[in-house]
Amino acid sequence: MIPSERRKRITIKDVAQVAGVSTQTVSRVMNKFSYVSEGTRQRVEAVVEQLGYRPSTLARSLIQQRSYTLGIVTFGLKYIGPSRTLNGIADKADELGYMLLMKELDNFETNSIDEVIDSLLARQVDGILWVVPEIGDNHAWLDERLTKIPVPVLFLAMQPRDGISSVATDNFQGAVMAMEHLLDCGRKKIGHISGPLSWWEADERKRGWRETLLKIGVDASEEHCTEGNWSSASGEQAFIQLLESFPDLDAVFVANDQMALSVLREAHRRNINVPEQLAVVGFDNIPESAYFYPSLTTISQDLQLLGEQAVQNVVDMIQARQGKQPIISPQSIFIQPTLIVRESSKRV
Amino acid sequence: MIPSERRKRITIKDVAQVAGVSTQTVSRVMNKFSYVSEGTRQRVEAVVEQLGYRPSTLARSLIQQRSYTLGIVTFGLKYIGPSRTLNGIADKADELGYMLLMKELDNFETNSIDEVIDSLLARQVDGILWVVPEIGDNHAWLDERLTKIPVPVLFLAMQPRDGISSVATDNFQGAVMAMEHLLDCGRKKIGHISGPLSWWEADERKRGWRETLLKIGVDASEEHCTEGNWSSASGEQAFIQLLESFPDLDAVFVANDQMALSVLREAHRRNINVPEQLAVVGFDNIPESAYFYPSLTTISQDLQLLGEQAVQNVVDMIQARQGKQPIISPQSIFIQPTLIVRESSKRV
DNA sequence: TATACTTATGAAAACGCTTTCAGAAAACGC
DNA sequence: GCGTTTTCTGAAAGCGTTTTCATAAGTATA
Repeated sequence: MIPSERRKRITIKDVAQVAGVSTQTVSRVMNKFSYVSEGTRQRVEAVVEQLGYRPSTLARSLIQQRSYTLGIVTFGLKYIGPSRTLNGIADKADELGYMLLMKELDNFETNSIDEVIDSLLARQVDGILWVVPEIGDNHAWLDERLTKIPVPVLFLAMQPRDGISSVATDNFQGAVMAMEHLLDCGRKKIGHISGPLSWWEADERKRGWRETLLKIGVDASEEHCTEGNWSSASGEQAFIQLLESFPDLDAVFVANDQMALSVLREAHRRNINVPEQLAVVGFDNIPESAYFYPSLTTISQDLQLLGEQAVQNVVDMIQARQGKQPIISPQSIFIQPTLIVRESSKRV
Repeated sequence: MIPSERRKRITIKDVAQVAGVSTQTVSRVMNKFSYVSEGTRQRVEAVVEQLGYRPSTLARSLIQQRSYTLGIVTFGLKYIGPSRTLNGIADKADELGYMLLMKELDNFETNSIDEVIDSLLARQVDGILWVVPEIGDNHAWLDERLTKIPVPVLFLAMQPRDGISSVATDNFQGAVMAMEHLLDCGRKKIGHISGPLSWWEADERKRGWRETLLKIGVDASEEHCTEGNWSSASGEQAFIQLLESFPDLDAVFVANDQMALSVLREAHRRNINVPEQLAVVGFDNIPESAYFYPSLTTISQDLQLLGEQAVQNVVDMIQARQGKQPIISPQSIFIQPTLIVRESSKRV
């Protein structure tokens, strides 16, 4: 098969000419809601069909100054979070008639961020979704740059800030749920394996662990917590270290399922019985976690919903700015996770 | 913070006026490689900086008839495959200066496919990447529709077809590698748990299982294979069923790691020792598989590379069509997977 | 000195659409 | 019958660029 030759694009003029009307009339037919006589409409529609005419969204975007496109900035698509969130974003965007213009960040330097935003703006995106985990001060740029962006921007998985719109899972509350469940199971000596603490989400989960313990009068010693980097490999190391610094622990709350998997495995190797001797709770509810051995109790965060909510919000903001709705003031939304109880934390 | 008001876009005219030159001169400065005197260049650049001027890619795309944007059509972002491939696509696209316009398919009806393609074309994408697994005859549309698409289209994870460009993992070869490894381990009674056989990839993996057995003179009975749907849950069912129809098997090749996980777990439950009594090999090499208990031997497919290769190829095709290179004839590329040996298949 | 490039700049057209603006025809009120 | 509104259609301008085309000066060639 020879690649089809570059045919000239069929334009509104072609349709107008064949149908014997002006281009404006064709435009009216395509966009409905305007005075066109029934006869003309049918004639034009027939020609459109016959010629296979499809209006150029590009040209329309140029004149209307809006593109029905959302800019999506991601980081770490290889992590479970961004990738599952994207699924929700894609679904909702489709439902609302928006396309997605994607750009993956490869570092957090300010000029790289400027470049990404500029390239999105150059294509007239109507709004931007920032799907980048908050790590260290990688969101610091927004203090001075954000006001200069002429379209709505919404941040995902970011610590709530006054006057800035964001949507995030309530990691703190999730951790509290995990901890209260362990306490309910009669555990008292609860260790924690955290994610990298430069991540806001990891820090929140750890805070949930600490504050729940403090609430019942137990001191959350730093000895009782080790830090991983989300990977199973790091989870193994963190657990081994934890066993040394906190030998008589009877439960461990692990900041994600992948690291929890290593805990289960290492415990098995050392003949530590789960859940009898050691209860384990993870975070994320990855599909496999129900089939770990033993199956893993975990906190489920609805990333699909997170993505959908984010799109809905940013689209609301866009419409508001078009002046069709009253203006919306920025707000931070928390999505509540849920506890999934499985074998790894059965009550003793 | 009050949302910044909709400032008027700074255009090339503004720059031209302030710098006291014509718009074409500004255009020349922005695009380099044209006669502009040093003095003028510097003056214009200063104004560009001062005004914060950024050219509208939209307008440029309109006149140049190309957008430096790739259309990405996906299906099942929630599956590991498409999502990891996307990572490679994003990286390479960035490297080559392309943006990604994404659209997720929610069904395979022809008019839904037409709509997706039209919406991509309406935005002047320079090429299309079809990141949709081949299931049943969901690629049947391309026979009559493909020639009508005026830009290069490249298919991922599709059965090679004459005259159509595609990039895929060599699933058959991967399966053969898994099987030969099991034979090397001294196993003879090897069962198979397949993915849904309407998927081309699942079918290929099964074919690798069957043909390897035939090659050594063993009949690959249908009794020795059960079918799952990629999920861990289905893997459990499939394994239980397999144990009934093929009770004395000594090895099982499972079509993906998630189902293999269930096999490990169920075997453990039944006190079937892995790998002593039963060797298990998976497919995909998901990050967790190294931390299953026992760790899982598996076939690693480099989806990152797959995505990168796909982008490179489609960009080559685009450039060729721009007439800058000799025309490229369509080709199907197979990416070779690799065997990762771990505990679940140790030699007895 | 005349002829040809090379360098530097601007005027105007074009990309494919939507948006006023304006005019004509038909329908309506009195 | 005349003014007013409603319905229908087209001319022309404009969105923000790039692309010919044209012109003018400077520089090298003969």
